[in-house]
Amino acid sequence: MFAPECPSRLMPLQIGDKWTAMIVICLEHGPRRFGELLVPLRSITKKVLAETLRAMERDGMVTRTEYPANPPHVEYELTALGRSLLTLIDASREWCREHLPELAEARARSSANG
Amino acid sequence: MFAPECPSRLMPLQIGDKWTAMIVICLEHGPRRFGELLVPLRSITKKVLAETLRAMERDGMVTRTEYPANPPHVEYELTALGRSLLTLIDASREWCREHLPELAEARARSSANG
DNA sequence: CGGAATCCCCATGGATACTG
DNA sequence: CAGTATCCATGGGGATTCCG
Repeated sequence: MFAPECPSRLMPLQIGDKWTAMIVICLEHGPRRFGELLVPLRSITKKVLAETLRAMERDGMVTRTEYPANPPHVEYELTALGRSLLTLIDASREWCREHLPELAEARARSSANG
Repeated sequence: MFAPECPSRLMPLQIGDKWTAMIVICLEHGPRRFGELLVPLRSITKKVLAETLRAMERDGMVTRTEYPANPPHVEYELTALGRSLLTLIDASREWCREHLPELAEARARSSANG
């Protein structure tokens, strides 16, 4: 049928982790520095941010540019490929705007019953 | 900015697990029995399928209908809410169709270099 | 057939401290 | 500032067995 080769498996693999989608959003309007990403993501740690950015770089989602200076200055920027994820993310946001209330209602019902 | 309240976090929570999206696809063309879902999903176990279906039922994504008989006969069917996820899934499939080659290429490059 | 119960692995990611 | 290095907690999910 479709089983393990189905591309739909790749979506969670690609942006289904905890932070990738939010990083894409943070980079939507231009390059950001490492420290500038830490702020809006709040509860992320440096370690996890660095790991996630490295994975995104490996996958061609972002570029990493080092500006020689002291203290160091590094900027991350979306590639065209990374930017293309925004359509997916926007679709997801749109879905949430439309259907989140239903979902909350369904959960409330099922916790009320049994 | 958007941090923890951002709806985009909910996408991975909702269909970003390993199996939910694929179950939705399996149910796209009508109700299916428990055992009929096991087949195309192949490597899923009964335990995980049952858990995932229960979560989807709780969230109003599927309905579970028990037909009194021996041996038991149970059918799962998408609700309107569950069906609405198909737009997201299709968007994800479309993204993969368009961009998977780029992604593979980027990975190959970065494993070639360093 | 359609599960529930039990056990267990291990990858994700959090906490903390250190560094060029 | 932009990371590494270590250690460790959590839980999603796999393997197996049993049941009405």
